[in-house]
Amino acid sequence: MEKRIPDIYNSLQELSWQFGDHGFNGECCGDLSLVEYMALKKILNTRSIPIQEIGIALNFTKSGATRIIDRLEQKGYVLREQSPVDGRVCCVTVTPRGVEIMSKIIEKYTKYVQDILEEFKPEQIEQIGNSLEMLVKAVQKNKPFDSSF
Amino acid sequence: MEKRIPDIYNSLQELSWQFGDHGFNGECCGDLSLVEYMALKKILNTRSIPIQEIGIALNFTKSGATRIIDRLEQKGYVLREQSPVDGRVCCVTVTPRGVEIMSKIIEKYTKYVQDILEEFKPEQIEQIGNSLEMLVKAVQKNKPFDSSF
DNA sequence: ATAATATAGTTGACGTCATCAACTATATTA
DNA sequence: TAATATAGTTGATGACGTCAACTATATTAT
Repeated sequence: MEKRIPDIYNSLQELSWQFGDHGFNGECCGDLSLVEYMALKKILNTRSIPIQEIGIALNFTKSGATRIIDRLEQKGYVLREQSPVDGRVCCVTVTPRGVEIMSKIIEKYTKYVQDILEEFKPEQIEQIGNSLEMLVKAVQKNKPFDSSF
Repeated sequence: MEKRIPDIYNSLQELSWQFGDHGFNGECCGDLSLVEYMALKKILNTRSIPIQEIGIALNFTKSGATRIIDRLEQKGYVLREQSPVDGRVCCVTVTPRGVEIMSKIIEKYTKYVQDILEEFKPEQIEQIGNSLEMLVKAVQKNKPFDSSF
């Protein structure tokens, strides 16, 4: 067992808490919850996506996904349209207002990250960027997580 | 604006989602929610802590903290005791069962992180560890996060 | 000493949210 | 064309955190 591993786990957890639902004094993303923000981001990145896909991507049931889209639609950030290809499918797209709120949110967070990293040298920032990239890639390989207890 | 910053933000968010409430198929920590796990960890690290402190540390109201402790107590992982120093204060301590579940959870996650990092070289792991440590320290300096929209 | 105030914690009512199971509507297959 | 499969929605439900009001203990002022 690599000695550094437990430290890495702890750091990851600490950071995740800060960037998760309870960080930033619970003030996540304007009038969006973290979940809504993530859904909106997913929709934006795919341009048009069936509701179920959103649920799968974010680990919600399809009814959960329906409810998330309900909220985003009420707030005016997305639109439902019936798919021209398959009448059962409900393509969700982002409205201009949705695009706008997203860019504002991303701007705030980016600003925050920049403040956080203010005192680091460019090569340190480079190193941090590389490390996080490696981690993300490693995580996306979807190693099984044994959740039995 | 450093060019790397938006990437860093994205990576952080990606990792946070994975390590947050919805990652790992929602299978966080045995019979503990992420919030309960974080509270238990906090209690363990301080040995004995007033309920309100837990709320402050994790960004909950004091009644929210009360409810979290209720759940942990029902599950047998913590105990409430009146403080000998101040009768208003309710010192929370971890039971042996609490210690046990914590070490199991940490073991699982550490194992997971190890699997994730399996293919990296020791110096890469070292670099990742250092980067995360820098990030955690930077975050803990508690820069203000502008949450206005 | 005692009355007034402050603080820690609890509780009932409430709103939010995700899930389950049942349902509708459309598509595919036999 | 009948049977089955799939996408999405909905009502009922349970988990959870907050607010405001409350209890109990401690501190401060007179």
